[in-house]
Amino acid sequence: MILRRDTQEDDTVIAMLAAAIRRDISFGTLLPDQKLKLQALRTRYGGSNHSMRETLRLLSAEGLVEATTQRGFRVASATEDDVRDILMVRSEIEKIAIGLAIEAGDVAWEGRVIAAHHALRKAEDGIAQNADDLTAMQWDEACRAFSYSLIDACGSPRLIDLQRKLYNQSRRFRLALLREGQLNFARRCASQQALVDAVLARNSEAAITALMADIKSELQPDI
Amino acid sequence: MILRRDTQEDDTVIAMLAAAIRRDISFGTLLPDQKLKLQALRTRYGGSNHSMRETLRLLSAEGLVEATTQRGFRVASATEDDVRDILMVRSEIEKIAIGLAIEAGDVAWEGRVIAAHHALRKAEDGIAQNADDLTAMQWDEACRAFSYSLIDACGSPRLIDLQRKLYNQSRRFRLALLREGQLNFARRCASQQALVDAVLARNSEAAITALMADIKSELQPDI
DNA sequence: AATTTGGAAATGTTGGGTATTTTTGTGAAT
DNA sequence: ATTCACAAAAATACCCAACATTTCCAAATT
Repeated sequence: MILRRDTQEDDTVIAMLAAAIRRDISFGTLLPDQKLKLQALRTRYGGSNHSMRETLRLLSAEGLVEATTQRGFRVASATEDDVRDILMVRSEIEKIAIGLAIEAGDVAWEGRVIAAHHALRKAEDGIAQNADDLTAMQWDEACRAFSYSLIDACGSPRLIDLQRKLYNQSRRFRLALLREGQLNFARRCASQQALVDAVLARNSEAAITALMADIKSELQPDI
Repeated sequence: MILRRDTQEDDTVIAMLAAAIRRDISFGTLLPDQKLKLQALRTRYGGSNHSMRETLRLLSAEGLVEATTQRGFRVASATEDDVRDILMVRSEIEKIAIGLAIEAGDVAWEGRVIAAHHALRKAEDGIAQNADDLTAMQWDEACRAFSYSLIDACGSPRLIDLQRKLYNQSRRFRLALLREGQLNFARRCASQQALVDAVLARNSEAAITALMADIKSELQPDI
């Protein structure tokens, strides 16, 4: 009998490297505008010259790192303009996608939204008690899963792909606010509840309003 | 005195490779779902194993080729669903961008739009007479420049980037319609004129209507 | 029908060579 | 003494070639 690896989470080397660097950029281990020297990255994350370049090329296409010819790669900058731009585009994409999902989604989709929301509430309870790195990562993952579930049923693979990329770009800012304790959980909880209610009521307008409130809570710390 | 190279068009190898493959996919030399074997690509376009992989990784992020783990790359498929999806997302992106451009654009922007429209009209006159490859490429470039000029002043680098990628994905279909003689130039000309008029009148609503008509002419051959 | 097997192709590594950027160092001029 | 220009040098990115490993596919065998 032959046993095959059943984990299958990260198949290729560059997928692993990309995941690691993506995480470190999001959590602030790699700072904005920081120069990404290939040699240093290789000693830190492993992989060959080749694999690392391909990984950075991939992340560059995702918007997390910037590539300039003959001058290598560096972490994407994060000025206030960048934050506004990213969240603006992400807002518009999610508006469209959630409208389509509300039209096309079935009962199973409603179930996925409810489940993801439940998990998110649990994770926020957890992070309220102790905010170590592990719970922060779990909370981050719950946020991602909830956000993804909302547009899961929109039926457009390209909208989903765009949402994923823009979400990854905006992760940094949300996690930075978390570290600074500037995140208004009460407001987020309310808008997320309103979001779920609007989805279940199939009310596009209310869903978009709640979505805007939710995203805006990642931009402005208060009021 | 030191002279530096002033051309600087395509510096790196992978930029040149990407441009060549992009063009060949758009013009149908490389067909949808066609398997892209590294060896064959290298003998055809040059470059090393390494550079070719990095190029395909880049194009994969642009949506022109699809990458599957352990099974290499292939040209992105082009089913009817894909066409609809791409044009739908592109429509939504351009709607948002042109709205912002009409708000933020200055007189210089109006000038760029008029200039690009003028060049497009000239190019369409040229392609009406003889449709060899060179005039087709010039027409294609004029279309791109016009489309780009419309959202030039939107002020969002990410929206511009998305538009560029989606436009590149939809180029194939427009050029395929051109080859089949299914492109309704009269209708396109009318919608483009309406687009310019709406821009000059700063009428967002009319601009979006005209934009939808223009994009729809790339989807349905007639009616 | 299920398994073995062999080749094709993708993936990954190592090493080396070239060109460009960036830094460092030196000397002259203010 | 400080500053500026310019050149040497180190660092780094970019590219290529050859090799090893893994995986996939399909024909051949049992």
